[in-house]
Amino acid sequence: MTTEQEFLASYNVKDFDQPLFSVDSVVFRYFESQLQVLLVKRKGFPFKGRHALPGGFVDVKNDHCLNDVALRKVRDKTGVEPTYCEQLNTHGSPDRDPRGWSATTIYLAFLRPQSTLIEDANELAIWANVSEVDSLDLAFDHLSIVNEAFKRLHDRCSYTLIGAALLGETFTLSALQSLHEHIFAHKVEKKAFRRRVEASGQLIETGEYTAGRGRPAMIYKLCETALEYSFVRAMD
Amino acid sequence: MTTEQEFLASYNVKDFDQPLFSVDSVVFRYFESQLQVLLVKRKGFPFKGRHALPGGFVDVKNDHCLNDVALRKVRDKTGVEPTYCEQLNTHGSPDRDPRGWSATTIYLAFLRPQSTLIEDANELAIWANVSEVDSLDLAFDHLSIVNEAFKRLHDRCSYTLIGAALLGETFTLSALQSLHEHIFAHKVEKKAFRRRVEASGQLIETGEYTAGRGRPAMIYKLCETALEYSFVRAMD
DNA sequence: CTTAATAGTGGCGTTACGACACTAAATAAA
DNA sequence: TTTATTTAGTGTCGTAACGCCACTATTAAG
Repeated sequence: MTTEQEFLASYNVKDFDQPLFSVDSVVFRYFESQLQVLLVKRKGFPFKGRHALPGGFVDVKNDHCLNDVALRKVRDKTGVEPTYCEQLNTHGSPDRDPRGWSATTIYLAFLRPQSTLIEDANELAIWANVSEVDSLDLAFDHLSIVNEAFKRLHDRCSYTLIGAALLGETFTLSALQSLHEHIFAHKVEKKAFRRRVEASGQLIETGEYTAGRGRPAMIYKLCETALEYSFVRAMD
Repeated sequence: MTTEQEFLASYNVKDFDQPLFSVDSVVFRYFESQLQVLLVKRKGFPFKGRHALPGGFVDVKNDHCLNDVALRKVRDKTGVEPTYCEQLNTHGSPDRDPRGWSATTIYLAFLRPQSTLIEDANELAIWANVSEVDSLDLAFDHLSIVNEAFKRLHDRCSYTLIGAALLGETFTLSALQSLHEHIFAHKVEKKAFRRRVEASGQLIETGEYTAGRGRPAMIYKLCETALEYSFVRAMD
């Protein structure tokens, strides 16, 4: 074997023991003051009938990157693109899947509050309150993965504005503050929060106001660069 | 097929098209005022003879997690455990490896300045200056991965003390400051740097002092929790 | 017209950083 | 033996951004 051509011609992936490799997503939405996570009820083995994160194997014919795999699966369940998506990490071990050594790359993604699920999907998809996933007996190591994803969300919210991607396209500062209070599990000081957000320069006043009980609130939207913005100092 | 046992008994990973999966590491050391990265000269195809990151495939018989894979490979080249190790991210695409769709999980690891390489390893290992890797024509997408790893190092150094894991077990504040200046590619204000490090409470005076030209410097070491510490505010 | 609810501001004290001049302690040179 | 040079380390003032909390503003409900 002297040339790379010869090597590649005779190379067969299946001559070697390789782990299973999948891509799964932790998709959050913030609906009616609850942080929820997208789960699917598994139709096949292993863990048949148990709830799990949406995800699956790479389609080596069509997927061009790991992001593609994650988005394809989320699109299958919801019909829409996430408002935010980042790679979280990758877990591998011989025990996490009964089929053998397996590795899975996890994505963290957000959908808007009013996102609905596609009814006729193969697997039944549900929104579960994050506060209640512990009691759902998730498949694989998906419970600890949801917890890691929440921790990442918490961390990111303390020095970025990505939490806003969990709100509607437009939102009020009070709504953004409430979201942060929910994620941090404690109150945030109003003036300090507004000063900080204002100083970032990442929010645009729409000129519209809310109506209803109490003083109308200015409605804002994110500017283009908002999801890449980092504060120099962390909250929380 | 009605039970999970039956399913697993008849399941064969090789019945499906799976990507190749590997684990590679970007291992840095800070030697003689140069940040260097560990590379190996590839002995086999593909990219035979080119330089690449140390890494390889999961040993499904012996590895218990992805960390194990990364550390095993680094140990093969250096004989020692890194002073710091974290998972960076995972890249996958149909193009990055001529053998087919492949995914690789990248680890970021540090070794001490005086770390040596094991001579009789299968593949020749070298330390390359990070400032010069561009000219080395690295295999796969490893050049962009080295750049990502450096960016992560840069980011982490701006709000943690992990840079200290690139120094000897003991070090002076001036040495730590110089390291940061090298990574940030600009001067750091001495007083501000010392105040910050001092306030973290993560450094311990050894009571020893350096000798040589100029005033002797206090020698410090990291406390146990130092590598997990995060500053509330970022530098740089 | 008053009250409750929600939105938004003023202002003071504190923390941590930037800048920069200063002191301290060693060796090297005169 | 004195002076210069080098490196380590401190004092202090100004500033940016946060914590805190009292205050004003604007709406709907009673």
